[in-house]
Amino acid sequence: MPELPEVETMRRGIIGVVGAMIVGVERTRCQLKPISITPRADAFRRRSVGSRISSVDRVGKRVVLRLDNGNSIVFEPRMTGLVLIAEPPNREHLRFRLRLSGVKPRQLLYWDRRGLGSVRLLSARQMQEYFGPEKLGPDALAVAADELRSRLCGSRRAIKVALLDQRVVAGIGNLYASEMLHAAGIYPNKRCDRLTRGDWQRLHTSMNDVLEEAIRYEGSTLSDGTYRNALNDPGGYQDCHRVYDREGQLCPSCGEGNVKRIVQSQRSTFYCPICQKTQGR
DNA sequence: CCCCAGTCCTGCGGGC
DNA sequence: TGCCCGCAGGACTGGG
Repeated sequence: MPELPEVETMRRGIIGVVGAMIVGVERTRCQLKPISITPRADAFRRRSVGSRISSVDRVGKRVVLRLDNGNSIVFEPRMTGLVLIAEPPNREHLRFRLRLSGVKPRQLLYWDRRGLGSVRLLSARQMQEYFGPEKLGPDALAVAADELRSRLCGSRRAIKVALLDQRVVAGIGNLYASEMLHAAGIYPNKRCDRLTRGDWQRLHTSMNDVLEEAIRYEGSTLSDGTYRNALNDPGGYQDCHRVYDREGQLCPSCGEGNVKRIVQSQRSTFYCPICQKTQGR
């Protein structure tokens, strides 16, 4: 579930680790199937212990610690991963720990209930490979309106499906795709090549507005309660959702339509049939 | 180019 | 009441 706003909230929550020296790397004991942590423990330690964290960045939906030895540690939370400096929600899903010195937080934790996420230590060259322009488009908060349009206006894909493609734009996931299309008044199944100039303009504006507001609220904690910030506190944006997971409810924008759910490339999409007309599909 | 189905994984909630 | 199954979807892969 963590998308751009949640991952950005994680990043901000752990900014206090900048300047820390890594003094220990531990894969925590866990009864569950182990998550992907690469490279193996000995190489991970050799290439990180004794180094300092020079910055904490977000790349799409990943949290990246840049080390002063040129390597980076990349946390990829996927569905249920959390990057924490406070106590985790529980012990049994705690997967990984960095022990730190020289800063207030003494440790950085990776917790993951479903374990689909990963922790990787990558060289500068590997970073370029993993996050090169063929793998990852411009960040959803940095892309210009013209570029968004030019990247997609020739595509026959549905706009909602295209927004989930990280090669087009990085950071948008299933939840915020529905929300920003609703805010822009665009039918999610509308083909990219049928969007008007006005559609692209409104989509760009809504993309920024929705993501910025969600960051202000520190992300969305859905009913399963999984998502937490770095201090293990829930986000608040779920109360602002207008369509996501609100099937059958009255649309809060127009007060007329009932939120509909459809499936696009095996994912749920929510929209308001009044605010998001199918015309021009 | 794009689509689709399958894979990973755990916990939950619906249905019987 | 208890158990089973389906579902949640981010990133990736292989086949069409």
